[in-house]
Amino acid sequence: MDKPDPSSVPVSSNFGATSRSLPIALLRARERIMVPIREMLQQSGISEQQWRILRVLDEADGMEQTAIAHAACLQLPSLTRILKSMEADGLVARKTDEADRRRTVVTITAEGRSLIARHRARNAEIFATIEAEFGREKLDLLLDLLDELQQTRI
Amino acid sequence: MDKPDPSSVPVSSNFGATSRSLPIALLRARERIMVPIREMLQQSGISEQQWRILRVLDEADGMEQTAIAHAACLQLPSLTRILKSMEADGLVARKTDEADRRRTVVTITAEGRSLIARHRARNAEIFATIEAEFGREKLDLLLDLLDELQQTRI
DNA sequence: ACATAATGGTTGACATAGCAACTAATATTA
DNA sequence: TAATATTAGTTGCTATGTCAACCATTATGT
Repeated sequence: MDKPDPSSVPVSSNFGATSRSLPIALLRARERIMVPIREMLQQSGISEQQWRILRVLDEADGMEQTAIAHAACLQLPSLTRILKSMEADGLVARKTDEADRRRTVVTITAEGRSLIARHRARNAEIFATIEAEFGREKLDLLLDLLDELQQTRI
Repeated sequence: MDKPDPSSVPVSSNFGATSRSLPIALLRARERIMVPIREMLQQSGISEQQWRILRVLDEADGMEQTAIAHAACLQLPSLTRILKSMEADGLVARKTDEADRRRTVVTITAEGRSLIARHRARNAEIFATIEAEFGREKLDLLLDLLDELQQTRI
C-alpha cells in the first residue's frame, strides 16, 4: 500500500502500453477522484461543472465569462449554457458591463454561496481521505508536476 | 478592473485555491496535452474517444465491450453508441459470443489498424516533444503517481 | 469618418457524458 | 424446475464538449 509494487497490481487491470499513456493516465486518475465528489454533488442536483464555476466565483467574484471559462476549464459555449441554467436556478447573476457592453460580469448569489457552504465540510473530508491514503508529500508533488506540465510549452 | 473592496477578494490573479484542487489540476493538465492530439486526430475525422478505443483494441484485440469501456475510460452507454458509428465507418467489427450470447466481441479491422498506423509517427513525435520539454524523469514520476493515485482506495 | 479587424459572447449542429430504466441471456437459489 | 438475481448491453433523456458560424460591440488602420 506504500509502494507501487508491480507484483501487487491486479493482473485483471493490465492495460499494457495505454497505462503509460499520459492522456489516459490523467483521465483514469481523475475519474477515480471524481467518484465521491459526484456522489456529494448529486445531493444538490448540480453538475461538477457548476461546482467548478461556483468555486471559481467564490474565490474571485464578479468575473467575466471568458475568465471563468479559463479558470474553470470550460469552453465558452458550454459556459454560456451552464450559466443560463444556473441563473435560472438563482445560483449566479449576470449583468452587462456598461463601460464595455460586450462584456458580461457574473456574480455568485447568496444562494450560490450557501450551496458551497453546505458541501465544504464533506469536500474537505474527501480530500483529507485522499491525502491520508495517498500521502501529503506525494499529493503536493503530483500537484506541482501537474502545474508544471500544464505550463509546459508543447 | 478595479474592485470596490479588494479585501473581500482573496487574490487579484487567477485561481487561488482551485489551482491546488486535484480534479481541476488533472483537468487542466489533460486539456493542455490534448491540444496537439486533437489537432492530429482531426485530420482523420475521429474523436479522441474513438482513438482510445482503437489503441486499446490494437493492444488486445477481440475484447468485450465492458472491458473496452474500462480500459478506454468510457461509460458503457457511450461505448455502445461510439462503436455503432465506428462499425459503420468500418473501423471495428462486432459479433456476439456464441458461448455466452450476452457478450459481444469487438475486433479492430484492417482499416482501423491502418488509421492507427497513419498517426503513429506524429503521435510519437508529440510525446517526444513533451518528454523533451517536461523531462523524462519527471514524466515517469508523474505517470507513477497517477497510476498509484488511481489505485488508491478512496 | 469609414471600412475593417478584433473581441466577447451566443447559437446551431452533432458527438459524448452521465444517470436511470430497460431487454435479453445466463446464474443462482429455493 | 420455477422464481429470482446477476450480467452484458441497449435505449431514453438531459447536460456538456467541440467546432463552426454568427451577432453585437469596440478597437484599429487608412
